[in-house]
Amino acid sequence: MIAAVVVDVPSGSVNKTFDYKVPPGLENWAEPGMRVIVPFGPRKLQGFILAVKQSSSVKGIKNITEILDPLPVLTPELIDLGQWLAENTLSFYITAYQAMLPAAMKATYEKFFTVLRPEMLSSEVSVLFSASGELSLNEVTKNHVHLLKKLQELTKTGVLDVVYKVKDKANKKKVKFVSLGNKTEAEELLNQNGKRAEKQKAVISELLSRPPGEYSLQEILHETGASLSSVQSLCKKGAVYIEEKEVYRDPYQGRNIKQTEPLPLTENQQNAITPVLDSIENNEHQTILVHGVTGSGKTEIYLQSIQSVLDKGKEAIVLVPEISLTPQMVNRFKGRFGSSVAVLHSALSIGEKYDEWRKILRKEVSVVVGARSAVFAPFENLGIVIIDEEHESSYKQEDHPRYHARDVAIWRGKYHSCPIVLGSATPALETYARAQKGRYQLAELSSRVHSNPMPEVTIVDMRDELKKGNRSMFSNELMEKLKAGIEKGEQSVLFLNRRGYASFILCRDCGYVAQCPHCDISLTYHKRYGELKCHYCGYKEITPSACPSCSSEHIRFFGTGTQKVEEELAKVLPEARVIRMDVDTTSKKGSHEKLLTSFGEGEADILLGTQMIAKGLDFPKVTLVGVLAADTMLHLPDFRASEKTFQLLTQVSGRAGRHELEGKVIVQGYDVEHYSIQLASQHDYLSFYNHEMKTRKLHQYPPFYYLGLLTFSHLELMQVVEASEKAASFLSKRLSPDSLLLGPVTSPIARVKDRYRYQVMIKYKNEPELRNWFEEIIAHFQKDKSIKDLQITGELNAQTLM
DNA sequence: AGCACGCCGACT
DNA sequence: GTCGGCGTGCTC
Repeated sequence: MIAAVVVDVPSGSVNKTFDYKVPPGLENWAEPGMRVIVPFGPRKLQGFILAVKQSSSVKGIKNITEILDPLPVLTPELIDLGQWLAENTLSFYITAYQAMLPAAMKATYEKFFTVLRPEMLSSEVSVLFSASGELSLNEVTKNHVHLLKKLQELTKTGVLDVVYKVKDKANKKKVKFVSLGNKTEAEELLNQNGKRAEKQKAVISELLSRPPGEYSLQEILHETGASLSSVQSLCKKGAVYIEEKEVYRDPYQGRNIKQTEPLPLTENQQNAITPVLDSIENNEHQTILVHGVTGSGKTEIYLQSIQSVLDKGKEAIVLVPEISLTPQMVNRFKGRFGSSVAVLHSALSIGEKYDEWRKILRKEVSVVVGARSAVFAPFENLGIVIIDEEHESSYKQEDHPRYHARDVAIWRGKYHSCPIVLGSATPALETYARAQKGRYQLAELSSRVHSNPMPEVTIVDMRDELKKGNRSMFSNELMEKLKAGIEKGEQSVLFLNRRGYASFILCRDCGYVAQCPHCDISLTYHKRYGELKCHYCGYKEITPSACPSCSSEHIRFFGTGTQKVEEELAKVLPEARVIRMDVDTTSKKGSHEKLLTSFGEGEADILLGTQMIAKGLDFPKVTLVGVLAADTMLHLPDFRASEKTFQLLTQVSGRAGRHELEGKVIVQGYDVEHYSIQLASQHDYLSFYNHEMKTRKLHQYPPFYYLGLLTFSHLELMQVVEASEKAASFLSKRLSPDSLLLGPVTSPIARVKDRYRYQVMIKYKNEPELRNWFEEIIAHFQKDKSIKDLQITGELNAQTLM
């Protein structure tokens, strides 16, 4: 039996399968979708079996070294999907498959020296080899570099050998359990007089007091105050048994989640859910856009659709944006479907993600709630995929494979003949356009549940405030409303739009702005560490006290951060209790949740934060939402700037007045006449859509054209210019007359990590060969020996131009 | 990617 | 003469 294996080398020249013999003992075991270890040249590598067959045209094939999984980790569907994914994102197959699995399953490699002829070793070398008789190369280069040459020599002469080890990052968590053992032994011990072995007695009586069974060792130790050694001696005597068992880490352990029942649907909701239920009932693939205003009860529609899928014995995937994967959101799903829900998001540790994922593989759960990568959940009976806030940019992965979760979901929906539900109050233009064209079904939810009114929005032009002599960052109206809220015991949310408005350092005398020496971007000031940091390459430096350019001391932090707003707020509203949420206050695990819980329990009057508080929050006492800088994003060199502004304002406004109390929103900015701000304040998606579509059509942007993007980067400017010009001329000869070629031009971020970046853009409607041309270009420069170290990435459907 | 093989300059 | 620099090509 022969296995076709893709190996763990992300490189063009090995982006194919290699044939290996399945050793006779493993023939009944090997299956497509399993991870294996195979010899590859002198090394050993992890790989995936993609297919098994009876013969191979390659001669001299080697054996598979080891099979890593008892069951395939990639289903046949995922094997197909991975191929499609790699080809459509111009990624390597191995990269696509690895993206589908939890990081814990990726291999790590280590090289070791082992001793073949110990008698030939000098004592200096011999002492390095521990009892196991091996020594990692890593250890040598770290601590004994001077011996490296000697070791290599010894390898040549056959005294030492080199072995390559493949390890899994996966750690299965083991917990020790104790149970009562030999009863007479135990009783004898208890009957002993005196103070001897007091702790051991305590352990025995604790176990006797409980119903027979196994108990976590940790728990018993905690209850009795005994130490591990006492239990170990009990074990030696045979009075107790200690057993190690594999357990799942449970990130939601000890949490009491109230079970909920399906709510009666409003007429609106009933209309919206009907096409979804029909699609489920008829086993027919449909993509359904549920366009519902904030607070219109989309989640209840999701929950009841899932219920109907589960009733048919099928499984469900729910995608939510990373940032809104809050406990509040998770609880709604756990509350309805209990322990049949697995949760996958980035705040979990590698081990926790691995455990949640294994619950899916072992069919112990039938619902997954997770961020982008959860779209690859290895269900085999998929009945629905729901993408909440489908317009969110976090559904697009920005490194390889550059996939969009929406596209993957639709692929899977076709495969399983099941519905894909896209939910949003502000659908991506592409999505709404498709719904209008009839490629997706459109379900509108135009009013909030219980007919709560949409919050009233007031726009404040900060230029007018300035004219009135108000130089603070809060308008008079916002101040009044904040004060009134505190007096009434209601809560407020203050949202600071920081995108495109990074806090940088500026010299007021000479205009110097601190820049990253490796990237064309200003450094961001982090007050907490007193340092300046580059968001692109991680470069850090100490904040200067004098201007490096003119030595002036008038160099100061510029731009508004949440910290600054908090300080300002303390000055003007000292009585307000404020909770600040931003990357600084939520970096510790669980702190995100803690802050939200205490806000929910009324421990603060104002929740102040960035992007992360814009979505999904649902607090009944929030009646006021203030947006501090609504227009900052509009000036970004991004054709989606208006769309993003509209979406964000709509999302934030939706946090107000979701329950009995009426909501009020105050939007502050300088460029407030802009249609995206005006129309968001009127809750008028359709007008925004029509307006924005005209703009996109005029400028030939999506959804009227797809964006193909080729990005070149190199340490030398000349090289990128030359290469991108060559590529542009190659493409211009081939593109259809309906397509547009733009560039080459410098990328919006012209330099990252010392590398210059140039790009060629293609706007096209139908260009079936574009993928191949991109591949040709990439292959051409890879072969070209006159240009070294040129990096090229190609994207067929770019979401942003950065 | 990483490793070996192999062909040229710098040194004992 | 040998050591080691990195350019080239291969991995079932």
